[in-house]
Formats: sequence, C-alpha cells, structure tokens
Amino acid sequence: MPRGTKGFKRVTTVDSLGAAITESILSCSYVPGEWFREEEMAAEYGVSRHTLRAALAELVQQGLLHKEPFRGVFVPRLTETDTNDLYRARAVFELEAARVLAQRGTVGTAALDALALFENLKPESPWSRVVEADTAFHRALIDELGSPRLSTLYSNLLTEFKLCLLYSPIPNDYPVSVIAKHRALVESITRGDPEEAVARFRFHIEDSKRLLIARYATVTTTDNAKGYAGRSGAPSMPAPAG
Amino acid sequence: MPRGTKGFKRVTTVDSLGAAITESILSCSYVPGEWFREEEMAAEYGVSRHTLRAALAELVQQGLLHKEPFRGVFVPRLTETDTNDLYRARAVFELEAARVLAQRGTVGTAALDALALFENLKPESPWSRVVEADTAFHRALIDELGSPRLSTLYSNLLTEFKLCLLYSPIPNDYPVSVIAKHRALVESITRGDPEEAVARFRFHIEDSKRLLIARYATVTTTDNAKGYAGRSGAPSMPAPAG
DNA sequence: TCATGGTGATTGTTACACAATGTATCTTGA
DNA sequence: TCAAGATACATTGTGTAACAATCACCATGA
Repeated sequence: MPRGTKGFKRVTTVDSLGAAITESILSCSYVPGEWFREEEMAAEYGVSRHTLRAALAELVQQGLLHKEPFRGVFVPRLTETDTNDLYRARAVFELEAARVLAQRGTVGTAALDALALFENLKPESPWSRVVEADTAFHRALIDELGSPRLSTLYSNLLTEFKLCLLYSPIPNDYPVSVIAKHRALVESITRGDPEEAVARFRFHIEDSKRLLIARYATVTTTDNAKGYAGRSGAPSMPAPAG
Repeated sequence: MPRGTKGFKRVTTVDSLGAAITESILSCSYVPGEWFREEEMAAEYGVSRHTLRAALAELVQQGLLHKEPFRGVFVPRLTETDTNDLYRARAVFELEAARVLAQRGTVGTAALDALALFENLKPESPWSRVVEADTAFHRALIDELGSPRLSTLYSNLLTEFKLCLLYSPIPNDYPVSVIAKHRALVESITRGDPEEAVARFRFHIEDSKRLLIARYATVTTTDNAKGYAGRSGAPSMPAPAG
C-alpha cells in the first residue's frame, strides 16, 4: 500500500458509521423527534459507545441531528421558523450562483447532468430519491462557483433542508412541476442576463417556500409514534428548533 | 438548581475544553503546521484522550484545525488559495448584508458598538485583540440579518479567517486605516442606496484581500520551529490546504 | 541507488467503570 | 386535591486501561 497516495482518505470506523447513519436518516428510517439511545444504537451498528458518539457529534454539527446535553441526540423537529430560515440562507447562495452563472451564460455540465437524472427518475422511485435528485441540481449550481467553502457550507444547509422535504407531505405533482421549474431556471441563466436570472431565482425560491409551508399546514402535527416517549412515559419534549 | 431553566446550557468538559483550545489558538499560542499530540495535550489540560478528541473534532469541523486520519491534528497552514477562497465566501455574506442593511438604512446597534470598541482599542493591545475587534464588526453586520443559520455559517468562516490575519505580518497602520474603512462602510449603508453600498463593500473586500496577500508575499514562508518535526525527525509534511 | 521489511510511536477503537444529570415516582404536608 | 421536596432509576458524560491499525523512520540487502 503506497504511503503518499494523494487524495486517498483512509476510512475510519467513525466516518463510515457517520455515513451509514446519514443514509439511514435520509431514507426516512426515523421519525422527527425520535431519540437515539447510545447504548442501543451502538449495539445495533456493532461499535463502541465512544465511536458512536463521535459519529453522532459530527452529524450534530452538520445540523442533521439535534443534541441536548445530558438528554441525548434527536432527529430534528423542523418548525416553520426553521424552514423559513433555511430558505433565507439558501437564497443567499442561490442568488449568488444565479448572478455569476448568468454572467457566464451557462449552468455547467454537472447541473445539466443532475437535471437529466431528475428527469429520468422512475415514477415508482422512493420519495427520498426524488428529494436527492432535486437537491443535487441545486448543489451542482453552487459547486459551479468553484469555491470549496461555499460548497461545504451550502451542502450543510442542503442536508438539513432535505429533512424538511423528506418529512413533508408528498405532493402528487412533485417531480413533474419541479423539473419544469428547474428547466426554467437553467433557461434564465443561459439567457445571460444576471439581473433577470436573479429575479427569477428569487421568485422560484419564494414560491417553493410558500408551497412547502402550505403543505405542512395541511397536516396537524407530524406524528412521532416512536418519539422520546419510548423512554418510559411521555415526558414533555420541547420541540428542539435548531 | 431549577430543572427546566430555559436557555440554560449545561457546560460539559468537551465544550469548555473546546473553548479553551480555541482561545489558545486565537491567541497565537501555536504556530501554523504545529502538531497536536493527543496524549501530551490531554495531560496538559487534565482530561482524557477521549474528551480531548471530541473537543478537537469539533474545532476541526469549524475549520479551526486540520486533521488527517491516523496522522493527527494540526494548526492549518493557510495558503494564498485559502485566503482567496475565504474572501470569496465571505463576500457572498457581506454583500447580502450590505444590500439588506442599506435598504433599511441602518447597520444596527451591535455593529456600531463593535466599531466603538474597535476605536477605543489601546495601541498596546495585542494583535489578537485587534483581529477580534475587526472581525466582531463584520460579524455584527451579518447577525443583523437575523438568520441563525447565516450567522453560524459566517461565524465559521470568520473563525478560519482570523487565522489568516493572526499569522500574517502586522502592518503598522492597521487599526487606524481599517477603522476608517469600517466607518466608510457604515456610512455607505446609512446613505440608504443598496446598489452603491454593495459596490463599496465589493471594493473594500477586494482591497482587503489584495493588501493581505501582498503582506504575505513580504515574508518567505511562515516559520514553524515547533512544527511536526518535533515528532522525531523532520518528515516531509505536505502543507494541508483546507 | 532503490526496494524491502522491521521497529517504535501515535492514532483509532474497544471494554468497563463511575460520576453527573435528567426524568419519573413516591412521599409529605397544607 | 394538589404542590413541593426527596428518592430511585435510566441515560449521558468522562476516565482508565488495553489493544489494533497505521504512520514515519531506519536498517538491510540486492
């Protein structure tokens, strides 16, 4: 095994464990508000508590999980405030991308590839796949800016945002309508007018936000049968808001 | 001790340790490229290796430290590429702040307070204090946007950026000239013209970047006597770039 | 000179134990 | 009946010790 191999990252247990848990969460294996018992979970994944805690700590910092000292780690219960803030923060990145890419007059190949994947998605694909395809397009736009730090920061936002989408009621026209909107965004960029592209992106973001929040309003409150109540009774779990 | 006290965060050893190490780093107690030996450092701070590793992992995620699997944790050696990227990413946040705050026509009290603190800084204040005062002003501008996530993300950028400033040659006119520039930024916002404010901010950012990089060019390479070489010899430590 | 393998040091991971804290239950008193 | 305090239990936070995995260095030999 060559020692100075460039770009080769040795995988540690913590890293692959973190990836596995992330995968689990983004596959809707858990319910908002659900509580992660360390011992139980460590046994499930066949690792020690220290390793599990290290992996969870990473996900907590990414915003994918919520932690309260001496109480535990929970799947976030994202509120309307969180959704608004996520859109608010995302807008800053996306509008920048719209501006810069419109000046270039192209969205880049990665975004087009992502859009193509989105379009080729089977109708029977699970909801998590749809969400993944949707966000991949937006991620590609930001990556096109060429800034590692902007990409990382945006990626964190997007991870958290996926939770919003994953746990929201699924609209039956979702793939079709969103694909059309994404195509329109691409078009607004290739047209080459930054001002107009920014305006269109701004509208798209506001529109998406409105639709998502409206969908949340259709259900009373997200059910969480497997929530913290499983601990022993049904303690009053204040909804952690970020 | 009341049990349901709102907003009260119980401090854990990991948290306070992380804060202490951050403080140490931002006080220039270490040298770029310096290597943190776990056992030694754990003994210094009087904690176990696990606790130290948890604290370091947090700082690594914030970009304040650099980690390589099975090799250890290092104080980052920020390159010109990193400096450019940090300014690139910061610009996205700062220009957004300029735009929004100019529409409001005010920078907010926190920014004014930060500026006042900067102006009252004693000439004999350590360099780290100057950097702190400088960045506090910018942080206040972003906080004024009222988005928790934007504040958090920008805060991470700023933490990393402080390293750039801390380890750069100190210009003798620093406090005076930068205070003047900050005042000009405030003025451009209170004037109430978003377009102009953005333009001025953009110029300020480009100007700062140019000056900082030029300063770096004056020294050959940052000396790091206490670097990784202390391990046993002087192994070829590839400069970790982010 | 260069590849090869050995050696010591350091990080990654585990197991176990205990302290600190949160939650629920029970007790007490008005 | 109900509020307030004491108690018990479960869980998280931290420490200690040990071992495995890996890295950097060094010696050997062709």
